[in-house]
Amino acid sequence: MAPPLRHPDLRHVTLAQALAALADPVRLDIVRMAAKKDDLPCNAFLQAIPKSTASHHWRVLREAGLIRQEPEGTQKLNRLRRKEFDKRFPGLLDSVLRAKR
Amino acid sequence: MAPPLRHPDLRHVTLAQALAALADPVRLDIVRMAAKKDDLPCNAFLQAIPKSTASHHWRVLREAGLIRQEPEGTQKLNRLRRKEFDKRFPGLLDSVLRAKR
DNA sequence: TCGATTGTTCGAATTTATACGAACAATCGA
DNA sequence: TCGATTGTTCGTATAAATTCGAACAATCGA
Repeated sequence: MAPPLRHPDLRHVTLAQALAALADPVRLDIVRMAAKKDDLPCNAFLQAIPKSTASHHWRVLREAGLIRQEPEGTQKLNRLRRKEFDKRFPGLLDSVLRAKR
Repeated sequence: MAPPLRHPDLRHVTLAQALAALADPVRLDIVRMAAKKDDLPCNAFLQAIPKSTASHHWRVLREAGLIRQEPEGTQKLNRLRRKEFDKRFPGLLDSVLRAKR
């Protein structure tokens, strides 16, 4: 896990990219979980999807500036980049988290 | 233009579907225009995209419950379903329209 | 050092979205 | 009725997203 993780500056994330990252049922579930609980490992879902798929979705969220991944031993702990995302897209995450599916 | 247009009940539109409809630069432009001005015809864009493409994007927005299309002579006039959409997804459209690209 | 744990990367298959020309349909005005 | 206007539908081509197994990499504890 040598290469440093790329956490984009939110200024470089477009609205379309942010919406696309959120426009997936699996990723919505991840975001909802991450909103409830910090420091989720990437395998928080592995009863449902294979790990290569999970890894893909975490990456999409990371590249859209929605989550920050911090290495912690053999895992990576994930947390929403709430403040930064809210500053870039005010109200968006709130409305997504408030919406019923 | 005989077949009646399908305007879904917002209760049947999922969050993922709504987000996917919005997660496209062309459709974001359309939604922004429609938010500024009611009764846009479908060809409001035709300097930029061919009409079959425009028709496609209007349909995606319609099926996501974002716009209502009303036949008016040879054209179809489009308007945002603001109230209904806001009720189903409170704050979502506001945040999208407020965001800079 | 060995094995277990955690997650990434690669490659490929499948699915889905986008784009657009051509033909068609509906309406209106002359 | 004819032609112009407006938009849909169809077919197809291209691009992008999703999925997943297999192999690999990094860390930790025994």
